[in-house]
Formats: sequence, structure tokens, C-alpha cells
Amino acid sequence: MDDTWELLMDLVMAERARIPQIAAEFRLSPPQVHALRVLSPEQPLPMGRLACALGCDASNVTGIVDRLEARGVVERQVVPGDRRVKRIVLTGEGGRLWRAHHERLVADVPLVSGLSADEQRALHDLLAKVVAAPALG
Amino acid sequence: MDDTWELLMDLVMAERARIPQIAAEFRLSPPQVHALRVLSPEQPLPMGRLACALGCDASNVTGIVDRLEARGVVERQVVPGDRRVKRIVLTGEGGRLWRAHHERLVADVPLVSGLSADEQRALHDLLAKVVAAPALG
DNA sequence: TATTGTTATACTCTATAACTATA
DNA sequence: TATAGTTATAGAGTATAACAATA
Repeated sequence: MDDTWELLMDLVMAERARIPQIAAEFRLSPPQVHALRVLSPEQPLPMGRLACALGCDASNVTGIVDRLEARGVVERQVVPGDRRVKRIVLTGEGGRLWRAHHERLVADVPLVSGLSADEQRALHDLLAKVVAAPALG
Repeated sequence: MDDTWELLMDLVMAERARIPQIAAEFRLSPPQVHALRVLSPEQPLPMGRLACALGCDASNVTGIVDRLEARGVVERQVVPGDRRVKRIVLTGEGGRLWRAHHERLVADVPLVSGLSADEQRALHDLLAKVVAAPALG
């Protein structure tokens, strides 16, 4: 079953195209979506940690956060202990935007509709195992 | 099993990050990889069709093909019947580059390693069914 | 001296609109 | 007039390197 991986990659490539499309419906870029996703569980992060989560250089995050902040969906907060650090938090507006986007992304479920209930359950359990694997941290 | 879809999206998001990384190892951008992927099965395409396959505006494809052509991995060919059309073909060098990239992408198989042989087979069969669904055309 | 975040620079991708050449 | 592709323009993401403020 060597090509299980290739099937997964096919899925990823096919679904990849949907992400910027749905993001654009909310006037968001993919990195902006990613940032909101990381911050959404009421988890403020300093710029550096956010850069890490986004998998890009810290210098990019400055611009990404600039644009999100100009839109009022995130805020830079000063951290009492260390005045170098700026902590990024989602605003109420940002939370609403993120939830709306996420519902839209999950709402349209074309893929699993071709499977029976039993098959869907089996796929779910296998994927859960895969996602829980250490490689995906 | 409503969250099967969400698990799939988690996978997609996690794997998304690997694509530009591995592409960069071959000094390719994601759209360039996508273009080579589309052209690789010995299937030359005119600019417009390539834009369609890449899901972006035709004006972008000019630049993408410019850079690939400057590198010698694709060529613009004139089509006899209609002198407006330019057909993009992969060069021998381009074919080698694409195969090297694809092997590298598929070589590293971290995800399915956490499953037993039976589980891998089951996942394979379910994914095959999902990928074959009309929504993925 | 080391760290956090920003700025400067340069390149790629992106869409829109205007343009050229051909049909 | 309509179509295929290009060019011009502007905005966003990307990395590298240099920088300021703080530790």
C-alpha cells in the first residue's frame, strides 16, 4: 500500500485550491487565515511564536499582523515582564470573523458524501490515528 | 462522524507546509511545481489551459512560464493552426526536475507509519473511494 | 552580548485593466 | 468583433540582512 501516501497528497493538492478561494470570500489571505486559526482558541502569542506557528520568517509576521490589526481583528499587547515582547491577541471582531470563516470551510462537505455511514466512521478513526501520529505534532 | 471532514482539513493544513519547503529544495515555487505537475505526463498545454489548471489569471502564467523557460525546464512552442496560441511543453531537463521533486515528495512517508498493515490497506481503500468521488474531478 | 521585533531590499504570486497580434 | 497572450500596475507573501530597543 505504498500509494496511500500519494492518495493523501492528491487529496491535499485538490483541497489546497479551496483554501485561498474561501479565504478570499472573507477578504483574507491564506497566511492571515493561518494566523487567526492559531490564535483562535483564546491563545495570544508573541510575534516570534506566531512566526514559528506560521512557518515563516519573523519579518513577514510584522506585515501580516499589521494588516490584521489595521482591520481590527487582532491587537498588539505589551507584556508586563519584558517590554521587547508584543503579544498578539484576537479581538471580539476577530473571533467572529474566524468562526464565520471556519463554518464556511467546514460547511461544504463534498468528499465524504460518497461513503456509507460505516465507511465514514472507519475513515474517521483511521484519520484520527494518523493525525495523532508524532510526525504531525 | 461530522468531523471526518475536519480531520481531513487538519491533514491538509499540516501537509500544506511541506509543499513549499520541498519545492524550495529544488528552487521551485508552489505554482511552478503545480505547472510542472500538470505538464509532466507529456501533456503540452496552451497558456490559457495552463492558467485554468493552475486556477489563476492568465496574466500570472506569463511570468511563471517566463521563469520556468529561463531555467530551461519548459518551452513555448508555436502551434501551426493558430499563430496566437503558444503551447507549453516540458523539456527533458524539466522532466528530470519534476521526477526528482516528486520522488522527494513521496519518499518521506511519516504519516502512515503509525498504522498496521491492515489499517493502511483500509485507509488506502477508503481514500481511493474518496478521491474517485465526482467532487474531486 | 543576546533577544525581540521592525525596517529595507529584492523576488514571486496575485488580480485588474489596457494593449498587441491574430483570427 | 472576438480571442490568445502580454504588459502595466498595485498589493501581499517570502527570505536575508541590518537595525532599534530591551534584557
